[in-house]
Amino acid sequence: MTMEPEDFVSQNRETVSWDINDMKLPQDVKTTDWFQEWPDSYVKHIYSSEDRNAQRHLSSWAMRNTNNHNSRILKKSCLGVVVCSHDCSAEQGRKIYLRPAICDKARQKQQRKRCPNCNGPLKLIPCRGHGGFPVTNFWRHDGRFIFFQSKGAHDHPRPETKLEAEARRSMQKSNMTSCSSSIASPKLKKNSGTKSLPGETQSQESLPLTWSYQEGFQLPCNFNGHLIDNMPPKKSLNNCLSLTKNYYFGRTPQLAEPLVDSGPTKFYEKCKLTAGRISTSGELLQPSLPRVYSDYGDLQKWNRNTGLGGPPDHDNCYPGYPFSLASWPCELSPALSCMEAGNQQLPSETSVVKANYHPFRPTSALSGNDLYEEKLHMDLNGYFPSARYHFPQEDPFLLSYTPHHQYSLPDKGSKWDLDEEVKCMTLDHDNSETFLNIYPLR
DNA sequence: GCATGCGGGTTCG
DNA sequence: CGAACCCGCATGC
Repeated sequence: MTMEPEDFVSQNRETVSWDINDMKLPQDVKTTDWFQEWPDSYVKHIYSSEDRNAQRHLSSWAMRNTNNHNSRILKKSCLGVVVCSHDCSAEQGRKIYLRPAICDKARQKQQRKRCPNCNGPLKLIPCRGHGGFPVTNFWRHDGRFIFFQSKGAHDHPRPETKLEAEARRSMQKSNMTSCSSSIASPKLKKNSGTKSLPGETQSQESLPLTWSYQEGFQLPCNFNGHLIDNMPPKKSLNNCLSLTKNYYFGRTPQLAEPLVDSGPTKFYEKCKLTAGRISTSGELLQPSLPRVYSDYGDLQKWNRNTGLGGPPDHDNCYPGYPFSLASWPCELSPALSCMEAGNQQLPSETSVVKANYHPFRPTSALSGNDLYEEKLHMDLNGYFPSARYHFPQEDPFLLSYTPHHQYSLPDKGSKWDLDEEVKCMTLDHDNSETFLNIYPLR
């Protein structure tokens, strides 16, 4: 299921034909893109105006609104990722990649909290992927489409998804009532000799299940020509892969095609869409392959520009830093993806997927079909380490997704049916593998 | 409480 | 003038 080179060319032609600042954006778009949860580098996408994720300008990167004094184009800039300043490693080299709070106040508060793994101080790695400034994303509603353009390549690991961060809060609340009397901080007992401070153990950032699991970054990536944008436009496949094991490809292949900023915008029609007016029929809900307009050459350029094989400044600070020249164009994460996890259209083709697709299949191309609607439902069902943590040695496709079986975790009510010991174990990532072995037997 | 969007204002190159 | 950023406000969940 790989795209022929000529397909790339034709898509590129279509894609590069516009810039977010253009007075007029193309309206003769034949095919829209699947929603991209982790847009990176200088990419553009055209989404259906009915794509809910696009309507909400979602991204799994922590993007904050940036005032560009242009009401027609929404601009957002990346906040980076919150890491442990001690660069601690959890089991199997897992690193702490928390999602920066979008709200300034909440972010300041967040940085005063402690690493959930070692109780060390947290620090924010700012995004400097766009000429030293944060990567910016631009959204513009125009006609039947939502145009997206990204400028800059993220020079930091992926944070938790929004869904994960929200799930953490939910877990925190549950945890406060369920485990507060029996455990101080399960994480600390093993990974750190430090004692948690009163009041800290209950903070959401101090909960153990908070890091984004990205050791999978370090894969040999030799499918640079067959990356994310070759994903067949099958919703069910996306869903299946997402929900089975979340493999993310951080980069798309790019054809060297310089972006040209066409200057200030003055004549844009604001086409604000109201979320909720969603039809489930129509061509727009059958998006095409995501389009890409630049090439891996840009990545090399990026590497030259930054002077690093990986992201600037972080290699030394973060030995576990997932981006290296060899591995950078792709990355894996089992982290529950924010947009994907909400998608309840569960596939029946799981076995087909297992048989026919490479396990390292990108999943960031998403259907825009109301993916985020059931987020909390999935939060609570999918947040346990047994579901979220991926162990690299296992074949992800040996575990097929079965909505209410193997990957169906206890719901909010039933999960607390576990006895106290098991309950606490689920809160201790060190035991997550044990729990993984236990839980499917239930 | 926090995410999100808007818009006034400031600073800098 | 554009870009980045700060801030307050409003809204919604």
